[in-house]
Amino acid sequence: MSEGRVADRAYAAIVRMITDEKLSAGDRLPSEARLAATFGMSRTIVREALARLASDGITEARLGAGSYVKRRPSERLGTHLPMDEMATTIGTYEVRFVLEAEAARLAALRRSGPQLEAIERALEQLRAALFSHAPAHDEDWQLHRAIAEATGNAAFLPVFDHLRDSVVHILRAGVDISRSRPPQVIAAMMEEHDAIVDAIRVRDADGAALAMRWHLSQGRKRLMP
Amino acid sequence: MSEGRVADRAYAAIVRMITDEKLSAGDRLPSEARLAATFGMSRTIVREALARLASDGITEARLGAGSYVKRRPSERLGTHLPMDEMATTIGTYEVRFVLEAEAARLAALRRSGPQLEAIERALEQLRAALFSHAPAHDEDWQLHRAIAEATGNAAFLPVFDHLRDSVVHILRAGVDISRSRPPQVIAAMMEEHDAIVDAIRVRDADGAALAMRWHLSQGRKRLMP
DNA sequence: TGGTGAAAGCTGTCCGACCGCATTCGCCTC
DNA sequence: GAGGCGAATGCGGTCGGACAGCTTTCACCA
Repeated sequence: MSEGRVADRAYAAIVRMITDEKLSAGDRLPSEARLAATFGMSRTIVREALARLASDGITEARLGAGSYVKRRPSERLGTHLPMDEMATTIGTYEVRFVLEAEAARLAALRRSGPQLEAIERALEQLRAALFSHAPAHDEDWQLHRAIAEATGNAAFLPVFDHLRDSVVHILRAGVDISRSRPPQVIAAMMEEHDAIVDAIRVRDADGAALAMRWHLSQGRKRLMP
Repeated sequence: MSEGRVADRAYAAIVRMITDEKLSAGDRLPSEARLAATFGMSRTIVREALARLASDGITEARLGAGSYVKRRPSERLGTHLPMDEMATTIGTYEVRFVLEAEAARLAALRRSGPQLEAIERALEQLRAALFSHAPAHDEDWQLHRAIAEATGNAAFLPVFDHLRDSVVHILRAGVDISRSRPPQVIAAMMEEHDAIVDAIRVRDADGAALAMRWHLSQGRKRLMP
């Protein structure tokens, strides 16, 4: 049937259950055993999916009590949502907008041959991960970092690494949620990356900056429709 | 004994195993069953820990082959490497150009009354320090940081603080060099700051960004004529 | 009616088993 | 002796069951 790991289907199924059945933050999910019976898979797999959901901040497991919805995946702008985290996410994007656009611009101007190869290698690894249903947020990050590295400006990297922890869990949630959407969403995400790398390859500085800005704006839209 | 979940202990134990036994990227980890036996816990828990390791980009599971080290934890956990080279320190200007210009732009758009007061207070402290014989680089930094704070975007501050060590280096050198020059150089530096704060005061976003870029370009010229 | 304790349900953890895939190694062929 | 092939072995992925400890529920008792 569906490709990919069973846990991915479980993750997507639970996300769909939350959105379709209009569960709100604080609502209780069916027990792991019941979910497993409903989906026709083992409790082991349901537990793995719930662990990732919890890691993405969408659900929360309470020992002896059950799993609860912490935040709706699609309604990230809900009123009961901690504005704190929302502001942090938006704020991270503002920083990334100026920082990564400039990095892409400089990378287009200065990238060496080996640096371009590293970027294209990271691009292909991201493509493979995205289409193989493997976790892809790390590959995503590695591509962005390879671009920062190609600026030839060592000052970019520490700043990027410093942003990593805030960004990666956003990327993970973004990729996971996109997985539960039509496949063209994944394809679109990949085309955005292709456009950035294409511009860097032909040394189109303004094009690279624009493609990066576009990619980030689309990413923010995917996360917060 | 150790508090917390068993999987946390497994995660830490595997990280310790990678660092202590000096495993490099590409090296193979013991099988899940062997790890479970070594740590005295079930394979289930080891699998949960490995799943999180893989999600963090540290290990990679290859079906039928085993788990492999993808990237050493220290490369990610060690926050950053010290930027020793003067060349890389100069590179911070490129980062500051985009980052501080954007911060000034956002500050002009969003600053609250109290935030403007804080900026003007920092400005006056910088003026007093500059025209005395006291070191002024810290006051300089405090002004730039107050502007970042006025963006209302909490994501700017950690990035700024991270850059601080490299920046105060530059500021100190810049101020010291300027001191050995005619007093109008000091006055010019002060006027640049005034222009930035003026633009923020009247909510002139583009003007604030331009003034900040100008200030930074002049600063770089002062440092590297 | 109000409080209490037992029961039911849940997650966290552990175990043993099976399947399909990768690698390895010995055997066979030339 | 060299090279190619297939079986054996080891491994991760998945499954079902089991038990401990914690929470919630609710019927029973005072």
